[in-house]
Amino acid sequence: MNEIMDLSSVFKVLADPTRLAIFNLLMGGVHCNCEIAEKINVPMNLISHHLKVLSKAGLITSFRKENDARWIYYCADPIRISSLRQQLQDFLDKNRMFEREPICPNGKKLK
Amino acid sequence: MNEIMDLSSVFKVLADPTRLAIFNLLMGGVHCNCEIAEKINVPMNLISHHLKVLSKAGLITSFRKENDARWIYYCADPIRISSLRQQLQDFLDKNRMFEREPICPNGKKLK
DNA sequence: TATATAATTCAATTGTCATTGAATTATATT
DNA sequence: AATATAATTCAATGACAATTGAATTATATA
Repeated sequence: MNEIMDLSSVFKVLADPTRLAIFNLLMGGVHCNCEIAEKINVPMNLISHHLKVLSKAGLITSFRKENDARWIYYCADPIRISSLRQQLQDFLDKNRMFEREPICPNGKKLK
Repeated sequence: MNEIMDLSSVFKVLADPTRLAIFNLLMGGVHCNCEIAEKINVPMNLISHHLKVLSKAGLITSFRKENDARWIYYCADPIRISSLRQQLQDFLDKNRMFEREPICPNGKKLK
């Protein structure tokens, strides 16, 4: 029940094309904001916004560069990703799909 | 590239809580509009709307009842579902996540 | 034909959210 | 201290989409 609501909010986060493109980059490894900006041609402030949304959803993590703390590095959170992956596996499992005789609640009135 | 856009539109379709609840019911087997309405307490015209969106996305199919064609039965499309399931598996595959030295495109300017 | 049921379509409203441009913060270098 | 860079925050705008209520369509029965 509630898990479905969780899923819907994850779907919502990944539903935006720009945000999904960013997340996809981060699935491929660590990136800073401006490298993302160069790759997908989107202004940095907008990327910042999407990174925040992804962070709040727990899909990505961030840390500042050791040498030079002006850079902030982002990457997908492996633990969260694999948990989400399993959730989706279960949600779309064929074994959930039963042969079922549909029952219309108002059907009794007829016949 | 384009596959990601496809994914984002599927996410969009499943991002709405009401719609996801409907889809979840249909994953469990065939339902008519009014049985859905009874189970999730949502007006039928709204359910109709969401069913249409799910249909256009190819996630569900529909057919009229044999005996009484006033009823329209809906269910999740097994082929599409398993294909989507595989797509998500690949998208969230841990093996995609590389150890990677981030390269800031403007980093050359410094040092 | 007239009535009832299941479902859809239509028009209007409302709220959410991506996007934009400007300003601000944090860190580093000279 | 002054300047430059990376990134974020803020305020405003615009567009899309969920929801609602009323009207309409499709099918069945008497």
